[in-house]
Amino acid sequence: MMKLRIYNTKTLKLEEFKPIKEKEVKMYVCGPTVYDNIHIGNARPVVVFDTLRRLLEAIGYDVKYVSNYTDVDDKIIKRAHERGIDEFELTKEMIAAYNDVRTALNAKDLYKTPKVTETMDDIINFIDELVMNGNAYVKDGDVYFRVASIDDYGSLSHQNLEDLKAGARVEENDKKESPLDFVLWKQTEMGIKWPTKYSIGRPGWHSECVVMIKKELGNLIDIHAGGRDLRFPHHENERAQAKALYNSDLANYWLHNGMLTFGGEKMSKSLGNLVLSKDAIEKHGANTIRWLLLSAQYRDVLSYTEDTINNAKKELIKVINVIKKASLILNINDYQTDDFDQEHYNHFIEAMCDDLNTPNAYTHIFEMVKIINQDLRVSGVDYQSLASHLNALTKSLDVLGITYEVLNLSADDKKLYLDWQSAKHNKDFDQADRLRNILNSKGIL
RNA sequence: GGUUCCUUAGCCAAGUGGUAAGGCAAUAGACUGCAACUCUGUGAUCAUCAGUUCGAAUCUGAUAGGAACCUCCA
Repeated sequence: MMKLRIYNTKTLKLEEFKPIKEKEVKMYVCGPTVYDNIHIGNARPVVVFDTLRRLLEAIGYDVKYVSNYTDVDDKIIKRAHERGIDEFELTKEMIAAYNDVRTALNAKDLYKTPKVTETMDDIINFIDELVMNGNAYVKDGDVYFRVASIDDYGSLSHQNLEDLKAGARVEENDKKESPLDFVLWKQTEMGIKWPTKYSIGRPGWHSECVVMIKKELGNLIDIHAGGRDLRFPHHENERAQAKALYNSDLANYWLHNGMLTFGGEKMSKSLGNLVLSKDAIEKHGANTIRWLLLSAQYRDVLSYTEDTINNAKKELIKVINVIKKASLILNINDYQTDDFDQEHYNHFIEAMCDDLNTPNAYTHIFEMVKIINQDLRVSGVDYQSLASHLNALTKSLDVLGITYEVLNLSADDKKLYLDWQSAKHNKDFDQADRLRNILNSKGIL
């Protein structure tokens, strides 16, 4: 099995990936709060971590990938109220919209997709345990996590308590023992709510993920991933709870994708500088968006501009073209094989295994593209060589989740193609152009 | 103010101590009935300054510029 090296935010180092259980990887990625359509920035973790999953599978792991839907949140209540619809109606609509985007982007199906509303009993029990353990306290119907109850708060996001306190805003009427403490349960009047011994209310945001991870995957998983902006406080707080209750880091590897910028700033709903995923997909094609989102190393900032989109578009066309041309020639000559060029495929996988170095992986894709084009230029085409290079290319694209079309011509189509060739040969250019138009319209050329 | 990270050719982007991958654009050729595609060649000393070293884009320090986060929330 090829060795994978990944950058662990917990240690700030590149590490060799070692799963808890041989051949199996348990991973969890924080999912969306389903109150609105997701923008392209939100689509980055979808694509990046789906690609990681594909890579893990390609090198022989069985992957259990869980991602949640946060369907309880103030924003949901607010939005539902604004639109005059039920909260469930809103979240149902947005979950469907989110999955449409996932599907379009060719993200593979998830192992489990828990919802907060369906995990509430576990969340409440979890909070109870924290209170009983002394890791949380009740104040006027709210429950807070007692950060001081664990000894290494801040170790995931690499901040010390003093600095955090210095940066913390002091709120008026603060009920918290320490400004670092965070809400686990919040009393509320508005919107969907649940009764507990503390109050009628809703859970805080940071508990749900820990509980869902525990429920679906266990106390300790291999990979926990999400956007870089989740590192603190969300992931720090998740880890704090796991540490408190079962002395676990929650995950062995913490991965964070870089932000997507638009106009020089992080694309975000609050700034309003956003492009919805569905709109971008409609305009540029899902394949282009996926290619673009993988064109930079996942930890780096990626800027979404006219130039980067066009660049992605052109690169992709080049790749798609060569697959079409090669599969056409193989079709016409009835050549088929499952052999693939191991060497180039391995180069590709090696780049991917280097902390998902997709830019380098792209280099190997272009190398394969060039070789295939060279294969096609010679007068006596070596079909064996062509086919094995083509198979290595398509196998690599499968890992990236890039879709392509391998031609499978009917007898009529083959005849059409051969007729076009002979028309050209006979210098009957009117006929040749006519046939070429037909072949073009059928998507064969 | 604190933490983490970034700064490489017009643009995107590799590189983690030994004399700068790849793609786009540009340009010169080749292939071609035309068009598209394609192939070949051509470009940077790595934000600035100082240091460590036989040797640095790569290590250290400082400076400049930029990003994310710093607790009710993606």
